[in-house]
Amino acid sequence: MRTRTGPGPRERLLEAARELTYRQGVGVGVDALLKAADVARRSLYEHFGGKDGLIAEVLRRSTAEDEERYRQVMRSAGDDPRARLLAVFDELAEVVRGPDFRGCRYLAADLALADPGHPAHAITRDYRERVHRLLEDELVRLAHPRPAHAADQLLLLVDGVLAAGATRPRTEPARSARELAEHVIDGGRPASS
Amino acid sequence: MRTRTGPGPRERLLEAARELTYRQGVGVGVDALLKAADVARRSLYEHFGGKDGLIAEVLRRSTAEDEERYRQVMRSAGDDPRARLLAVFDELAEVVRGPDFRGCRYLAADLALADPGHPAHAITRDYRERVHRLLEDELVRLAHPRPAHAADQLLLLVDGVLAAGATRPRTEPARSARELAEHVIDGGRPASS
DNA sequence: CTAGAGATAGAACGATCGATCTACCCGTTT
DNA sequence: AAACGGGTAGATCGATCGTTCTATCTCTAG
Repeated sequence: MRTRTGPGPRERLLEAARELTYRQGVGVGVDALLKAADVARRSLYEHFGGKDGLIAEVLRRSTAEDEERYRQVMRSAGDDPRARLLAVFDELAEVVRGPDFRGCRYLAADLALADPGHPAHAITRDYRERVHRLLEDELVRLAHPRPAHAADQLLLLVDGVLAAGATRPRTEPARSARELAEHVIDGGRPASS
Repeated sequence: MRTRTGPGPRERLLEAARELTYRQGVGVGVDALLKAADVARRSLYEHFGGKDGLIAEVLRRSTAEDEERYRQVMRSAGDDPRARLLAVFDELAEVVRGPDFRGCRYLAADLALADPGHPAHAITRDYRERVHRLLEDELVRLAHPRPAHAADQLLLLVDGVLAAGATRPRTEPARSARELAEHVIDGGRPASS
């Protein structure tokens, strides 16, 4: 009947790992994860095969959620591609302002996992490509002369916001980036509006 | 007489730690550091008090060297502040292109060291302030209307280059950032030249 | 009722962590 | 010659690492 009262061990583990790997980094110990999730040791290895598998699944889920959040933010911004792109930076401003913000978890994972063969790297790479496409699609709709290049620049601004937001929070990096994003979106020429 | 043939244990440790903490992250084991430096275990604790002390000293040295490198690059670029600022991004292009580039070691250290009281954080924070001043001074010389804010933006672009360079190396982030840097330097208006 | 799947608790594995310690070697300085 | 400081080598400490294991419990399906 599956009439469980709450989320099962798998979900509890994923949620605890999502939280702890962000706050403490992917170097968190297995014991801390098990304790936070209130889950038996064995369950971790049954469901994910090991710590690396759990980390990979956490990143997979998180990228899917973040991509969907980007889409939602752009959807809420209306039809104008310019407004939709700028809305991304408005959302970033709120993310960075958040009291629990500790930088980009994907960049942190990439920097922390020295082994280039770790499954986490493939996941973060795919995520960046998906976001790049998301941005590029809007730029194409804007008839931007160099949509791919402009998407690279916007992604660079996003990375800059997340990095500066973690290291120099008082400088309001999202606001700074938004100004530059306008310049990128307008293709170096003044806005049409 | 101090007629030693090569660098002593202290220097060897610092050099090995500089290399290994960059390639492997600050999570490298003490044993790996000692083996790479070919130094006795005791020497580490005599000179630096422990692993954290060694890491802090590595960062201290590295920030001093990097700041000096920024100054040198700007010095070589002549007297025009605009050219001096853009030279920074040309230098970044070469850094990112380097085969051993693995991202910004200071951001990596900040993200990896969850404890906000770790001495490394104070060192990286001071470094960013020094670089900010370096950039701001040039913008003041340019009579930029908002030198502090523009320096924030340039620093955001630098962070973006180092992040994107580590995660999307094929996109030539330094070139993308240089274009935006020109826009920042020119204060939103076209270049005077 | 019973067999089996899923979860829990916890011992235990070998490996590694950072740190402390003893013992010895060597060059310098009294 | 003797004392000493800096360096090396290596054992050892308790703690923690990720992983595997046995044993028990609790459901649910047949």
